[in-house]
Amino acid sequence: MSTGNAESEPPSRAGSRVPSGRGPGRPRDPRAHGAILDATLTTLLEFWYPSLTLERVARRAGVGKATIYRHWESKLDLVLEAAAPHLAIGVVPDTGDTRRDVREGLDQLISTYADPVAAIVIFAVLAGLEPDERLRERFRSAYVLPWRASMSDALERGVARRDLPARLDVGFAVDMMVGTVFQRVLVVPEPLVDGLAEHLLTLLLHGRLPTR
Amino acid sequence: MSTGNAESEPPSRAGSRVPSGRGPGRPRDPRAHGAILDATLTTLLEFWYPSLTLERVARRAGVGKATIYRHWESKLDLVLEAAAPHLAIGVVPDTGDTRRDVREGLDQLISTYADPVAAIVIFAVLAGLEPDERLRERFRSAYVLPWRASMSDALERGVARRDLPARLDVGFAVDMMVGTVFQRVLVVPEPLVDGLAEHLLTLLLHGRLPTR
Amino acid sequence: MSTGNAESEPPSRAGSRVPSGRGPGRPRDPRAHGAILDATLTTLLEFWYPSLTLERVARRAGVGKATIYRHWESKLDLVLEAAAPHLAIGVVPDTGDTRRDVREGLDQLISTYADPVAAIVIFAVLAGLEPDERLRERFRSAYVLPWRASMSDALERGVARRDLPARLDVGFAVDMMVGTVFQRVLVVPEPLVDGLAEHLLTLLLHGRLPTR
Amino acid sequence: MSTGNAESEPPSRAGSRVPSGRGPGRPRDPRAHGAILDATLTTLLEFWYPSLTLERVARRAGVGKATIYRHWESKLDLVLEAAAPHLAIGVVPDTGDTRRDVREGLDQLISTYADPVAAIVIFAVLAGLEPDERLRERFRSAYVLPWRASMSDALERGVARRDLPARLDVGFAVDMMVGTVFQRVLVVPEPLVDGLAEHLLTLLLHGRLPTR
DNA sequence: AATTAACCGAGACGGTACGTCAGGTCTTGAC
DNA sequence: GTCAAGACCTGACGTACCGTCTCGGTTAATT
Repeated sequence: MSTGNAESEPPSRAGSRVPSGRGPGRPRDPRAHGAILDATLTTLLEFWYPSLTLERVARRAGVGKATIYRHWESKLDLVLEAAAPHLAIGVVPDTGDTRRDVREGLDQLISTYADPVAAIVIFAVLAGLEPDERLRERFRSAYVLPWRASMSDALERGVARRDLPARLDVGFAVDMMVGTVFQRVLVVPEPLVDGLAEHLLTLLLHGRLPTR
Repeated sequence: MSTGNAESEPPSRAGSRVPSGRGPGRPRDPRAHGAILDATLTTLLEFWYPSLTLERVARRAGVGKATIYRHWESKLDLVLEAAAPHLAIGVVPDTGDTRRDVREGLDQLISTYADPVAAIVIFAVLAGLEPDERLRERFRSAYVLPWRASMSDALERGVARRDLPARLDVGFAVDMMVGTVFQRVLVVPEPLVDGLAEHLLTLLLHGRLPTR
Repeated sequence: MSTGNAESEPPSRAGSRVPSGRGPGRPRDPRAHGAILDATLTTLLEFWYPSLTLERVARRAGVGKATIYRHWESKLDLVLEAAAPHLAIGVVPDTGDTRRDVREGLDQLISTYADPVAAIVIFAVLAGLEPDERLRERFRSAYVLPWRASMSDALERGVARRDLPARLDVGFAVDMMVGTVFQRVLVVPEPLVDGLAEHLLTLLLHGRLPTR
Repeated sequence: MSTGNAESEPPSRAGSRVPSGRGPGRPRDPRAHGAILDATLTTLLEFWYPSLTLERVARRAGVGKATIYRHWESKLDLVLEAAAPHLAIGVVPDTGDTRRDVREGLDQLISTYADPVAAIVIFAVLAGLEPDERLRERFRSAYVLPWRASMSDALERGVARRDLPARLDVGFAVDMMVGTVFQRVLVVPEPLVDGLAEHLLTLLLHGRLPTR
């Protein structure tokens, strides 16, 4: 049972309602917790976010609805935790080689966007499927900002090494790369990932757009 | 923007059910039709797409629910028609000046994305809020593809005039621009549109990323 | 009348869906159940059966529509339970005195028919207001047949005691009495109950029709 | 087309909305009128009264809904006219022979009650399926009262001829007969008409109940 | 013969009620 | 004191009819 990551997970715990100790009483059943997460994932893939109902998840997990509400505050909250392993993107490394670092970061980005679960969740968050702004903020700070910060750092290092233009608008460069990947992976009818990272690298480092 | 395609076809009518003659019978009441569209727009802005219910629209429009179902097949169908004026983006012009054409196209794109109604609808369509694939296809062919085609044409003309590299991968260039705009206008917490079009133009024409 | 069959079976429960134990889970809220029955009765008296809508009952009872559907399968089902106390007619007693037994039975019949709630429900059942034949059958077996059987028994005892003609067609006699009461109480514009039981008794026992 | 009785019909016309002359203008189309009545009858037999909708009748008759409302004021109004031939019961004759007159009257009553259309309409009227009291009154005065009056007359003649007891309570006798017939023909699960008229005659004339 | 008013079919209109479903909360008895 | 179960109220869903209305077209009596 359970998609696991019980030990690896700083971000996956982000959505849980403080399960910490308060006196006696029966502790939470970890089997229920895992079963709910599993059921959430499979249901998500099958029905997408808007048609995922907590009742169906409860039924599949063999769990009472109230148990879900006890563990998570909302549907998005639950989904974010269930999808956490698919959303975890890591950080851009620092090897001393600008091209290698950026290339690694772009590969992380592309493979994350290419994950069906991630795609479903990203759209759900962007589309404001839940009116709760705090959740969007949590999503940003857990998955978006760390990667952006480390990519920005990588670019700054590239500037320092003269691999990139002096005083480069790093934010623009990051948005350009992220936006292009988003567009080619998630928006066009069929994902176009062949050579994508390399094209972006060439554009970034040499200002050359790809040719046919 | 977007006095655009007034002559090519009436996209606002695209969602209506059988708008033309079927024998005798009382014709549609244009007052009801208009009231529903108005109520849809204001409700959309207030509640976003997922919380927009047809019942509330009917109440606001002072109209029976059945009338809405008589005019439109689904919620997305209705919303697409109501939002049509906000989504109409026109086409990239052909003035003989590459920079001017692309600049105009980017301005169209940015101002469309900056429209709150457009943003709500675009997310709703992208996020697959309705399982109906035909609607997504209708959206693409009505709003996305014509602009992309005309922007691609503009780039091809730029290639022919040697303003752009020979054998430029036009699709990539378009996705790069669209993706960057999407990212900066719709995804980051606060829209970043200052100089956006100009930055993209410089990158496209001269391979130079903006500086701080 | 009709403290009657308190011990034979609880007819008021006849219409309830699965009223008994199925594992854990929150039990039915008796306050909701009772409020719905009360609202049904008052609405029935005010609007008669065909204009009684479950939506209005729900509104009056301060209850969700779904709760009604959870407790009863149909409108008639609900009405039958709400009206049960007004329909309960008891059985014809066995005192050893034919005249007294039949007289008691007729009084039961007349006062039941004279109850406005009973009248409304009886007509609803007879008129086939619900296409469900099983409900009509339930009504018959709960209220009609027991009384008829006990009245038939009383007449048989009267035959045995020579108070009534040998080989009397008991079914005919019962239908004659029931039909006459039905006609005089429910069909004519103003109920005509004065002397009704006595007239029927005289006709039954002595073959004499009443005079003016 | 049309169940006819266009010429015989005092009562059938009772429900029509004064079609009389006011200036020029097209007169009512008798084909539409007849088609509606036909569709009403077949629909009535198939769906019973409560499930008979004017929309279905209009569809079957190939007629606009408004045409029905132009001709009749209400559903019961329409049904009463469509069913008129099945409800027409005639009057008890005056042959000088009490037994023969009453027998004829009972036969009329029994065969009317045995008509499925009549049964459906009678129940609809009795059950108060329409809150309009005037319609019930119209039904009474058109079908019920004339027959009752003529039957009462026949009984009075029987009293005068000493075939019946002096000062007989004629109203009671009529209700007894009508009620018994109603009960045996319309209420019991299977109609019991064998010997019914004869049994009632024997009871009326000789005070003897039937035997097995 | 032209006019004209009421007819006709069709069906849109604002409503009410239907029976179902899911949301989020609350309650019970078992563990 | 958490668990599964499930009842509770709320409110939206999409459909069916209601009774009224408005069309364009037809038809017969009145001019």
